[in-house]
Amino acid sequence: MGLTKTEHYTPLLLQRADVFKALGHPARLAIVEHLLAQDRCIAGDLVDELPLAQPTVSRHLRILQSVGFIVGDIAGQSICYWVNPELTGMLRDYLHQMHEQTQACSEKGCA
Amino acid sequence: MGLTKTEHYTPLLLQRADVFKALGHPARLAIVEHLLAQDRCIAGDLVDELPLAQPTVSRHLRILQSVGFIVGDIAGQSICYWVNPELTGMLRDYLHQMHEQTQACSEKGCA
DNA sequence: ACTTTTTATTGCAATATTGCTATTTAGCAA
DNA sequence: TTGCTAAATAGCAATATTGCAATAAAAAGT
Repeated sequence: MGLTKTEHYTPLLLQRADVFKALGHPARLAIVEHLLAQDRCIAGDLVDELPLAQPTVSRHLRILQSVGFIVGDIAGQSICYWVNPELTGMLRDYLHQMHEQTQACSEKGCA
Repeated sequence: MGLTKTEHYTPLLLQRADVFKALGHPARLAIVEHLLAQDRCIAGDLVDELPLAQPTVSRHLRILQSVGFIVGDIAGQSICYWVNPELTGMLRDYLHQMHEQTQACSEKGCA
């Protein structure tokens, strides 16, 4: 049907899935990497960096913003975006926990 | 157009985006969490755990397998799946690197 | 061979995503 | 006001995703 059944899952799982989904597009991951690579927060230079039209980049930015992975603030007549440390920290901890669980599994000879 | 322009991005970025994308669905993230929570590797009990029909679960498993996040092996007449430690480790390191970069940014007063 | 059990595949309909062009909005400077 | 620049929004066509029922395939036991 093309409609994901969300009511069965916990809000936390849904939130995490949304964050992964936001990072699950090359353009958006490229945006994140570019923001991280720059010292200062970048604005619409991203349009020049990506093979996409300005409105498309704008929508990708909004998707990343909607899950909280990046934050934007007005800087003069352009907009300054940066990656939200809270979210990278959250995901890092989550993956760390996952990885430890896989280690426990392989120690028991599961894999 | 609905067609992602992949030729502009590096293979590594594309691979990572694919992994994130695979985790970016509640059912697939629930599958991963369930596999990690069990001591032993689980098979089609997943169908009972999820609010989805068997063919749908099967496809989600195949998607997770195609990016290497889970591995499956025949165990009698059922199939044993488990999470690939290499992938959790890879993602953990990637997120760790990201997080350190955000710290560097906020130290400079960017955020 | 037949049955049972388990998983995979096929085919379809509904929805979501992605990209574009064209337009609009907002801020700043003459 | 006018003009310029930057970003967002609207509307669209093309493709992708997600779900199901129905069917097929594979393995094990009788």
